[in-house]
Amino acid sequence: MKKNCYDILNERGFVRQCTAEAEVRELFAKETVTAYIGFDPTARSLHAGSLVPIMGLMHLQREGHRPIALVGGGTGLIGDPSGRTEQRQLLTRETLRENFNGVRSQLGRFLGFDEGRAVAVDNSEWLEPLNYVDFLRDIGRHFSVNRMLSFESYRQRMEKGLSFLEFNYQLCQAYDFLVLYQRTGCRLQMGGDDQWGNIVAGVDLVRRVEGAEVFGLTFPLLTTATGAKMGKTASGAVWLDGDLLSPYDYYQYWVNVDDRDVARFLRMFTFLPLAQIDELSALEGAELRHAKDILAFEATRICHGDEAAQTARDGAKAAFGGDGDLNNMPTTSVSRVRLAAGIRAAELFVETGLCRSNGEAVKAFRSGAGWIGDRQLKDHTDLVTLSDLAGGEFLLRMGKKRRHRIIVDID
RNA sequence: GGCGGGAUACCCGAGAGGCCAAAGGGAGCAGACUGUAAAUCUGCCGGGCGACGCCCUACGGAGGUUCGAAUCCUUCUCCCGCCA
Repeated sequence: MKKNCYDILNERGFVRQCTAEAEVRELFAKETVTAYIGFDPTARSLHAGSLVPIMGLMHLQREGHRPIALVGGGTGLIGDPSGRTEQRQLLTRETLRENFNGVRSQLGRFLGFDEGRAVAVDNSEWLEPLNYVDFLRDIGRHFSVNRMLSFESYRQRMEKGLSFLEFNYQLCQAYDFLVLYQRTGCRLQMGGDDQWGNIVAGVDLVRRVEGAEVFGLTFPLLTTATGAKMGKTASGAVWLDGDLLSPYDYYQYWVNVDDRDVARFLRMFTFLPLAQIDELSALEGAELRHAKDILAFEATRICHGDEAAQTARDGAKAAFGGDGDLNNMPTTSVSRVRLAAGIRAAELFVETGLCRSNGEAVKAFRSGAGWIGDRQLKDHTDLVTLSDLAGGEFLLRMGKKRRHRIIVDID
């Protein structure tokens, strides 16, 4: 017998809160469920923080249900105050347009909109034409301000101030649910736990307007074992867009996760069977690195495809383990002439992206983080020359984790 | 509407005219130890620069006083108390 989709989500750690657990299970058991999650087009690309909802939708799709990814072009004009202590910076329509396109096509890589198995919608389609007075009379009358203010998401903002604009965000999101219910029969909204208030508001609205029962489910807000938010590193967000963050670096992000996060991440960010995950998670000490390798490979595969994942893994092996193909690790070529003249080390580190600026290189070298092959750099003016070459190339190392290969152009 | 308190870097939070790019903690980065992990100890920690110095930007916003302002004054915005 087929496993219930709710149970799958639950055992993989996706369920934080659910408006009606038993009913949702029943729903999944008896019909093809249309469910939606909203994504904010606040940037051109999503980052690892959005992976939880994305995986949530993918699970639904794999079980034969129909996911809707709502990219909030309309609500993006307002800005969700949930979990924020400051007002969000308002985005222009043009920016939102660009971001929408980026996010949409990105989600398509995970969900495959072209096959009609999943749908992407933009709520500006129905939010923008709204008539204010009509909206207040039809939708606004169902909302109790007293109740809204009691929500945790608003309470935080009661201290710093909350504009009327933002206060309306919840109405818009609730209205989204109503529209999707009416148009597509969408019965379930999912989202991060910070969305609980907005989701419940939607569930209420559909009941009041349509007398229908719809459901809400939230995912836990993931933090790493050290308490940091998912998807952030020193060099910025862990983008899902390969142009913003290469598959190699994406792979590295997962290889470097904390031991304590491995089991949880395997469950949430791969589709491996739980039995296999249990085996991998049982590994101890250095052996656990094997589990991280699989985590990184699977995660990269889901995001960037099979081929890119293979290449990234191979490049990582070349850079750290030895037996991979050096051509698959990040490589930059410099001309022989330039090298003969001597290149300042800092310059080379900046050029390869190992350091963001000269100043960063100075600090890094001072603390002993910079290496060329086996030579430790002391000063940013240290020169890199032909004598550093070994077989026409050499390796730059920035700390323990970042490596970059330099090859020489013959001409 | 009145009175009082407050806003400091990624976050928390000291500083009350020059010694302030601003104590301390957290986060982050790096070194040592390891396993590309954690914990621990140590260093760095606004940004830029051919760099023991120089140049930008910053103590809520805008002005002012002063040789000199995160610090004093005026005003605006927003928070928090108390009174109406």
